[in-house]
Amino acid sequence: MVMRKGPWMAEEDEILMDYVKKHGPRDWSSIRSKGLLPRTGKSCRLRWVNKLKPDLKTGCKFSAEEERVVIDLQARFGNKWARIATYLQGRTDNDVKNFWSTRQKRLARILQTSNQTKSQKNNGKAPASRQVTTLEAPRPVSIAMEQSSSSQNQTCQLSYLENPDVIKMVPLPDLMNPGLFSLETNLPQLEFTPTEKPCTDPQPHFPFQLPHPTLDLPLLPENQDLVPELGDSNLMDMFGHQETPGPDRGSHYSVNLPFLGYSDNPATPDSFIDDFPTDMFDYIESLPSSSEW
DNA sequence: AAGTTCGCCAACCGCCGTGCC
DNA sequence: CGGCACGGCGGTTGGCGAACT
Repeated sequence: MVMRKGPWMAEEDEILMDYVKKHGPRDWSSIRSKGLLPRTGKSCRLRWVNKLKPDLKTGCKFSAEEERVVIDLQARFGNKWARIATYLQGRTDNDVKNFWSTRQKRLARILQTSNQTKSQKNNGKAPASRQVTTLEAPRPVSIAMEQSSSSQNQTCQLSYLENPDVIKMVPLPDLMNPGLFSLETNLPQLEFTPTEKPCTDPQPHFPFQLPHPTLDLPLLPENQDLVPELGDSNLMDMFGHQETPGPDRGSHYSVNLPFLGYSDNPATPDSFIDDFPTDMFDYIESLPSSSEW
């Protein structure tokens, strides 16, 4: 039998669905060996997992909450898409991967654009990599946007992965100020109220509610199994767990830079970036080096 | 209106771990 | 114990439609 590749046809899907109904999602290679489909077992499994499995949120963009979860868990687990996907009902590892990939591309494009703009202003004297270096925040932070009609008046919620109880409200233009990343414990604690982007296919449903804008789980590899899995009865207790930050704990986190951060704008999450004032990046180069902070 | 860019998505590829013989 | 098949996973690519120029 000649192996077929490429897009799946409706008839193939039907056969695959029928097979899974009868035999369950296993023994993928026998689909080929029995002559049911001219597809590899791998291909059949992938098709089932990514498209045919029930309860998948197909054709539904990531909600703000889902974005937040992905960002936080990616900072914790790295590119463990399958693991991250277990925290997002109806999402596959491929979904998460694609979401992240698009996000990274967007960031790269934004940085490149800002570099080009800056280089032109400085007659090409500024090194292209400098802004990226400057933007390496000393603390792991998560940014959430407040919706506002004017980008000038927009504010952000800035929280710290190491201490999610501390939340700063920051005017958007100040977002590039590295001083923001210092953790001042005497700041007032603000209540976090997550916004939910409507999604009808199906309704958004998470295996857990986040007690904080950022998950604060122990990051040490030996503690990673403490991360709650679906259906864990101690879910909330475990998420309530906090570990006292060590002196160099920050280096274990990935940094969610402001423009990596998601937007709470339920209509257009990407507008966070798109709404930046065009001269916003100019401020970056005037920042002192990290050793001066 | 045509060309280009971008975002999204589906699917393939290669690597690795595991279980079986 | 080594080879093999298989499944799982992460990285990558290519197609397509929408938005933009």
